Amino acid sequence: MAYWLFKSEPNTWSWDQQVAKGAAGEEWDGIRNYQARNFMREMKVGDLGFFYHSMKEKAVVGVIEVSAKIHPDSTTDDPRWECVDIRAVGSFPNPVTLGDIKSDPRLSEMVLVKNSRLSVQPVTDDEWKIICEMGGYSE
DNA sequence: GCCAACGTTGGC
DNA sequence: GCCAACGTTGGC
Repeated sequence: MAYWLFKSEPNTWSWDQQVAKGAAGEEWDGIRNYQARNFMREMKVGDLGFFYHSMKEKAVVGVIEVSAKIHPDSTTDDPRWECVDIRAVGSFPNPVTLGDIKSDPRLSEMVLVKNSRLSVQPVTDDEWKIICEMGGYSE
């Protein structure tokens, strides 16, 4: 089981919208970055990921599950761009902010800290556990 | 194939 | 709103 982090600007696609989609899930489309796409190619159905709000909020707000493996991005005809589907699994009782993450030395190696611009990124088992704890979230 | 210019992202 | 960092594009 691998863990991931999906970043979204709430103005474009928010956690509330994701939750409203329910078990049906939604395409994580619009990714136009090779690194991010390559990570999505590695994802398997059932993998879990954090849902992170960038810009104003800057916090991990919930957990999603990969509900469909990589497939063509329906928002473009360009065959280079593919995406997975994800569905909301649960909300964080206490969203974990970027400040929280930065102030914990155990999380200083997170991709979120090192390369804040990457919109889809891997999360290690340890990072996953720590952030779930901080958010008061139990699987 | 290199690198300057440009556009976009996202933290502050 | 500003600006740094990064990725991509395109001219040479």
